[in-house]
Amino acid sequence: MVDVARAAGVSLKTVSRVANNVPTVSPALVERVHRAMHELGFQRNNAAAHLRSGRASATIGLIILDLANPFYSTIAAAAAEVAQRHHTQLITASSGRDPARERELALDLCERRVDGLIIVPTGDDQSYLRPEIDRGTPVVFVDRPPTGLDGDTVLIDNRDGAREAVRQLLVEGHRDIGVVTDALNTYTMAERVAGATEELLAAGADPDAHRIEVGTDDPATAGAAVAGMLDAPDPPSAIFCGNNRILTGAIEELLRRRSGVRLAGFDDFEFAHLLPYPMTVVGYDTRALGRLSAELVFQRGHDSTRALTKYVVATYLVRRGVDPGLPHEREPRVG
Amino acid sequence: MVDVARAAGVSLKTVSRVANNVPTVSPALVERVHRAMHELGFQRNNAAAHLRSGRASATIGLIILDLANPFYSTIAAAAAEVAQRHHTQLITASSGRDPARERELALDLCERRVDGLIIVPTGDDQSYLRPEIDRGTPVVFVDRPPTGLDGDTVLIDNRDGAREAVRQLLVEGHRDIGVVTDALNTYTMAERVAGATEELLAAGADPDAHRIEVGTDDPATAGAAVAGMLDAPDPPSAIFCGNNRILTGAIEELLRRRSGVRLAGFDDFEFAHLLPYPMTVVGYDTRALGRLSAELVFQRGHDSTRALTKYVVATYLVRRGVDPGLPHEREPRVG
DNA sequence: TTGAAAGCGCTAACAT
DNA sequence: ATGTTAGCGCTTTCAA
Repeated sequence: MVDVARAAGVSLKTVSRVANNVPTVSPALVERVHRAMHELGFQRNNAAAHLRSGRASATIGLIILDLANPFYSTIAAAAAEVAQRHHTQLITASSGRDPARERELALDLCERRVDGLIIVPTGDDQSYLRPEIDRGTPVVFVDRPPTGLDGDTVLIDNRDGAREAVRQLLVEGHRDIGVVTDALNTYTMAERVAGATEELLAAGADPDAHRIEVGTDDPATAGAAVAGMLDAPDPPSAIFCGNNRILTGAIEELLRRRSGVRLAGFDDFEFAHLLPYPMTVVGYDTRALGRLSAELVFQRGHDSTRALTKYVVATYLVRRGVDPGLPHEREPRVG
Repeated sequence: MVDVARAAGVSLKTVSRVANNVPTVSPALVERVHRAMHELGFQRNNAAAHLRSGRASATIGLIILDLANPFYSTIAAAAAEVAQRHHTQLITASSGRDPARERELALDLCERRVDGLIIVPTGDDQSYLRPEIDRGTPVVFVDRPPTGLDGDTVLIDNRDGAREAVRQLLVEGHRDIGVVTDALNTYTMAERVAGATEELLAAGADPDAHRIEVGTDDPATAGAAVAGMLDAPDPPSAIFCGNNRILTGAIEELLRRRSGVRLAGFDDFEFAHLLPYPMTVVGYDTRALGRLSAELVFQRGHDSTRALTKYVVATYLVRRGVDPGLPHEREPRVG
């Protein structure tokens, strides 16, 4: 900036004013300064600019589990859109489900003086964020609630979605309903199983008769679990899958054995309507998760005193899949 | 930091050393400083730290078209992984296919002093990056080559992939082959059509007999285009689709009319193996695009004199889809 | 409307 | 091993 000032024959401060579009600079000088900037290839240093003024960095951070997963990348895209409206950049980082890395990333982003933080918590203790929150950094938790401290949170109505899906199976007459899930030590999966269990109990069915915790969301492993379930003495006539990857594993297995077992699952997804197996899935507005989280960050940035907010995104049931001519919707065994 | 120094009864510089893990500080002082840091809730300011030292910002930027698109989010995830290995954060921003926004984002990121930039160019002129490159910022273009200046580039072998796919259809005896594409003013689509055209010409077939530029990648619109193609006087016996969204649109239409037209398309995708229509798709390593781009950024960061690098990621053919019992692989009309 | 001086929070260079 | 001083590139006083 000093060089530009010298080249333009003005003071450093005038250059600063021009760089910040301060209106009280004479057009002639503005012109001269612009020319000098161009010639020298001047580029203002953002960090230095923010240093003295203590202004915000115009950056918010997002820590998700895995950017390659469409669920999380959709959240990121929606959050980025809100950020853009606030003239803010979004830094997205993946924790890879590693609590230590989640913490590292969060603290690194705070050191970069982000104006806010959105986190999908993976560890079982977010209390390390206490100092940051006290310092005034807005922190919002999305998809899973925090542990060890309280904070603004945006969740899916996992429990109710699972209840609805299972109720649908019950309404259709099914009583022997399998429940296949990923590891239950994650909040979302635990909630979904809780919802399914509640509904089964309410209907007088045994919620544990056909329950498998696959412990991974690998479709092949889930498919194998489904195979085992169907080969057992009293196989279920319908299966509820805890997420879409388990659901596709189940579909593969059911197609393989040309089974007509009724299928339901959590998560809607692209191409679900094209899969050759009819099913009922629990849909929800994934973008809303990212949008609401980002909006909360900016709201709290403006008013740090407001009460804690908890959003719960609603779910709905959708019929998906096409019938490839298998004996679907077979009569459930009543009783 | 001054406060910490006072609280610990040491000089500012000692605090700085402790913050940077400089080994030549006596354990007793380290302990005292750490305690003071904790009590005051001290947090070092990253920007200020980098300011004087002129060190890198440990950040690289990635500008893609749309984070919600799995293709781009996969690139982002792979790039982020490489960045992490270099103790660097990745800022991902979506241009939304808007050239003006691409430029804005790129310059904003440069102002933030990113250590490198990866761009999926959407505009037809990237010469605005000249000053940045001259200043020493490594810039890598991915998925599409830059226009208006030269630079390190990572591309998919679009042309060859399309050739292979069409050749497969030709080998199977098809001569009347439809080509359905998105807008041809994007590099990738133009290359794919060029490849298809080359192969059709080489086989003595008319490359323009059944060609439709849908001009969007909306599946429904693509499906309608396919419908029109099949309702024409001399319908093709096989169709090559320029990308996976057009391909799924075609599948929906073909399923609807229980047509057995042979299908091939560019892009492999999740669940393709489960779709109820047999097809041949052009696969490639999407993660490699992100990985190679990021690696190029860091390589050029270390050695700005190396010659321009152009990587071309290979493609391969895969059979996807399941047969729902339609009259597929019907005998093509020979001649 | 323009400019000079001080200082943001930290690190580099040079003492001690 | 520790402290002192200058200064990164900019913005904010405050003065002209």
